[in-house]
Amino acid sequence: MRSINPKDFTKATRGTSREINRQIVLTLIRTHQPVSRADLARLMETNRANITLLVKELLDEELVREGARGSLRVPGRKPTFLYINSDKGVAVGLDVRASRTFMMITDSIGKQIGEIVSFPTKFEPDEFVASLGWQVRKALREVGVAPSCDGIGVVFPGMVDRESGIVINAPKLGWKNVHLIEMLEKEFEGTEIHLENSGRACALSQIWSTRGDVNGQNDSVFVSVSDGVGVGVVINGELMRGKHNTAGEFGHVPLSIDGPQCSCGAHGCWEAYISNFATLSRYFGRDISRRQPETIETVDFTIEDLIRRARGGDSKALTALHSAARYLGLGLASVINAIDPSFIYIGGEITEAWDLIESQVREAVAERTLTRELGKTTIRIVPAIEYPRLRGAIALVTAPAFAAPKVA
Amino acid sequence: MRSINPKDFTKATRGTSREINRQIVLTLIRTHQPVSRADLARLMETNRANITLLVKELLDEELVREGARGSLRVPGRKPTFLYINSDKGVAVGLDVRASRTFMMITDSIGKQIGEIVSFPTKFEPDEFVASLGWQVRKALREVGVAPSCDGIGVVFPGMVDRESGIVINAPKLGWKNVHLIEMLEKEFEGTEIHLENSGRACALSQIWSTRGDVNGQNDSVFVSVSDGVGVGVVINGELMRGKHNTAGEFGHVPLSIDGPQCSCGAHGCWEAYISNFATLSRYFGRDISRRQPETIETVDFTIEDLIRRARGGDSKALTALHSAARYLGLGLASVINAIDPSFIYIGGEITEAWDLIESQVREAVAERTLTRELGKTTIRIVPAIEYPRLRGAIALVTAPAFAAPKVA
DNA sequence: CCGACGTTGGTCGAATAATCCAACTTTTGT
DNA sequence: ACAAAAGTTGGATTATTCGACCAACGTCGG
Repeated sequence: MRSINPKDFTKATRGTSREINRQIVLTLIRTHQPVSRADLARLMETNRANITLLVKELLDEELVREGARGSLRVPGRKPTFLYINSDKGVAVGLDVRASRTFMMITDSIGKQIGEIVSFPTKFEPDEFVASLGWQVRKALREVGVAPSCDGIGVVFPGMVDRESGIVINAPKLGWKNVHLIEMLEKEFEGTEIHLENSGRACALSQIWSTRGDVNGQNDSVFVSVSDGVGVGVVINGELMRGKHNTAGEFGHVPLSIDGPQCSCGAHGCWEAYISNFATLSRYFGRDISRRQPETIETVDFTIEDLIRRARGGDSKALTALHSAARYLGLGLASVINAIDPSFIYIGGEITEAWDLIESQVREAVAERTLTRELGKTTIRIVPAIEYPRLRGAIALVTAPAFAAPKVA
Repeated sequence: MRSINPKDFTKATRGTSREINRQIVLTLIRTHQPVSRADLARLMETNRANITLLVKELLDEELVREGARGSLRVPGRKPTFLYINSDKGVAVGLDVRASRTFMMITDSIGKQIGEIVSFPTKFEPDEFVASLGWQVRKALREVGVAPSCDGIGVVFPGMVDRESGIVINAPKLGWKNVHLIEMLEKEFEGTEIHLENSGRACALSQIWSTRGDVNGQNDSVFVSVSDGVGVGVVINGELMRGKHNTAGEFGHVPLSIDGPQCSCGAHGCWEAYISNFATLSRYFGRDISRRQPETIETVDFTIEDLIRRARGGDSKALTALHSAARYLGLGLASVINAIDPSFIYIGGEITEAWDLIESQVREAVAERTLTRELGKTTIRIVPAIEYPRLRGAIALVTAPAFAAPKVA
């Protein structure tokens, strides 16, 4: 039950009904392809005539293409399958991380083209933009589709305001109030640039995933545990962005207000307990969270090494992981109590040790959630191989074409 | 940018456009009345002809009525003012609290009829339902509108699942898994019963308020500080309800996981720091949070007494309030970091001391919010005299008629 | 005082465009 | 040959949209 904002609403015009049904058809083709007109009519519980007209419009716009005829076991005319016409579009996704920047190129529905490449991240904004320009152009030449692309999605580790395009604070790169979009728009003249925070981008990757088993479409939360803790919240199929485009910072909700100091300056944030640094610090029994950003990623011992040692029988390593697991679960309980999502997705390096830590996480979740039902909230691991950040970056570019129209 | 859920969507039919515009017209009449057709056409940026047709439909359905002609300063035909036809509907709102239950009767747009009455809350479910039945019928007879009403909204202090109608846990009444709606539906045969948690009901009262200065329509949070801490979150003009209808329990997000024990069983919840009991406990220097529910409300010393003493110069009382203020602010910072709302509304007895505590609250908020902008998030006090819980109960009944249609 | 005039509110009717329904053609296995 | 399924076509209905029209009312010049 949504209220209509009397100061900001969208009235229905003659074309509104068609626009709605058009987007539904597009969505159904995207998620069910290959699919025939008759299938669409059944899925939408409408008659085939209407589908014919809607599809005709989409074919004219070259958003959809007809493919091979399908085959039926039963007598009757064979269906003509419909596909999203993905040849036309090219999207670039960039995942900026403290050490390296990763890049993926896809077609207009997010199907990967070529290999994922990576290159060192420059810390100086001007150099950063120039290197991005060079790398993106090179990659586009190599996949041989076009010298340009439909849009570039950039996922940034830190607080960003995607509307103004300003990086508010990225401690890992040492950036504050950098007007990144303006710079990138100058570098890639005429190309749309989208900027998003890493936690929210990961959530986007689940909303717009076409994998059948992914159901992040209604209410879900993505928790990305890495150098920091990024959280993206999906409510009603829409990413929660907030007034200042900074919603979702559950990483800085405290476990204990006088706990260890966090990179944000406050004490006892969830992030200060479960970030990779925090876990490594506990293993080494000393505080490494105060290192300078430049040296953080060059530390020779990573969380992956820790997991390897734990698997190898290092009981101290296992204890450090279990400790992180407990704090992870306690924080997840807060997220669950606050949002009550249908799914929680967890990404980050620590998920590689999920078999070692799952029971500790679930136990801590059950301990602090308010009801038994909440304690049983589905938790799914998103492995690094699925590149949720890059997929989210791509979604920034490709998703708008499939989004529901704003109405009422 | 919302994604369309391919497993659960609503296609546009012939009537969809009209339905959308109809609800917009209704909303505009509700919020702008008295208003003329020409005004509506200007507000909706459409032509007057369309408004005429839409209004004609609403007049036929007797949802809207024409009133006196307005007067203009300028030459020209006088407008005929339109009003929501509120004579027809009667809504009952019930605010169940540990000590007493409050009742308000309104017309179909939430305008109060008669006086607000209260009666003691029965703790035994069967007696509770019977007493509600008696009191509601008596009150309806007294206001003399009708023996029945359109619907009854019940706000309950505890966890409720409004869909199944079950009170999951209400520690203050000692209820667990009581199928309240079923019992009430038997008592008020044929009348719609709506059940909601108190924090979320307060948020509803702001969404559906017609006061011009209330802008809770998009993203806002209502924090109700009383015996417990109830929180309602509004995202995109819609109350966040969650998978199990328990979303918004920020009251049990911890400030310190090894802090004082909370009524929920866990340690260090926000509620355990800022509930009225917690504040009184700090004043008396002892733990009164473990009292049995039956005796809690019969304690002779209330938070209002504490505020009176603080105003009277009792420095220990002021210190207790300031301490509560600081914890309130620290928790609000978490809410702001997580949700990034446009507004935060605060209700509850402690708001009567807002002049004494505001600076401490704001300081604590600024201390833990991630950006300067977040630290400046608007905080508004909702005084008890506005009866947000009762207004929320009423909204449960009256709002559906004005809600945006579900589309796409 | 009074009627022409301009302005505003509200309505009517034709044009356009959407869904909806039924009938139709095309294709294909049996 | 026939039935069944896919896809198309055209008429019915119903929505917004636009222009023109009528009604009501203050102003102003005589």
